[in-house]
Amino acid sequence: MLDNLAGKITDSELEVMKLLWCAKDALPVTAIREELQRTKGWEPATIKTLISRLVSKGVVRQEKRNVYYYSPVITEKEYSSWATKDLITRIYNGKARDLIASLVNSDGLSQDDIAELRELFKVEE
Amino acid sequence: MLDNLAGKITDSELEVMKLLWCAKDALPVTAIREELQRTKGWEPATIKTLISRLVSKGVVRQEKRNVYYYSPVITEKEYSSWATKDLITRIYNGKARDLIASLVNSDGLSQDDIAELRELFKVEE
DNA sequence: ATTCGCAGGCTACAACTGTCAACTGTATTG
DNA sequence: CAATACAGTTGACAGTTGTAGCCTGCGAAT
Repeated sequence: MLDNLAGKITDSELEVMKLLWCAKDALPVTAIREELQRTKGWEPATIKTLISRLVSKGVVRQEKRNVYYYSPVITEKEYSSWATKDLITRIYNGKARDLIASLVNSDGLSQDDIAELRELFKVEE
Repeated sequence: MLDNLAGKITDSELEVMKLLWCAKDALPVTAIREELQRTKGWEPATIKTLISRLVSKGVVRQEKRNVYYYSPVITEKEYSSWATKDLITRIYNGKARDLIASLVNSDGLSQDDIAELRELFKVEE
């Protein structure tokens, strides 16, 4: 269900998704515009384009009220786990453990991270 | 040193890089072409374009012999660790452990993987 | 009711990507 | 030496991405 959709979210579009993911309910353009104009310095037109593209791609749903309200079709977790899997496929020959190994031996993780992960693996199973 | 370069390697270009990374020495176009024509079904022209672009981007070096020989400027490890860091920045708000947590709770890892990782963390430090 | 602001839809446009063809010069081969 | 083959260079062309303007109609404010 994600294979066709999520792969297509670009960097700029992702900023819009992040905002929608934060919001608990659907948002009108006004709200999206205000936030992204401030944080990203984008023109209203740019923001409208990004939203339209996300709707075309099927990852954002629009709900007609007085004005359209937008909400994400896929969750942030779905997306990030898809993106991670995609990285593993493309770069680590499908081997997830190679990704982690790479993180471990390249300053990708702080000591804190490592400690926390050790916990994580202890709890698991 | 990577920030400027590596980010720009596209999917198609990556296939060329993978080949160069596998080879122990620099390769002439002939060798690259043979392999990618067979495995990817690309036309010679396509392959030549990809190589040129990689050279322009500075991630592949050409060495003049009778004919140019090509070799990677960045190592596979450098690239993959950059790409991973990039993913973490863009999607996991810079928190590496969130990436791993996501992998752990989403079928990203097989039981084998988990076992192996547990080993990895035991050995570390 | 007239005006004003803006949501939505359409258009634009340069840079980047995925694919590839045509030309040009040099090296190999008969 | 003439013909062939192909590396290297340049151009091409459609689709995607980043960024943004214009126009039209509706709803809010005067």
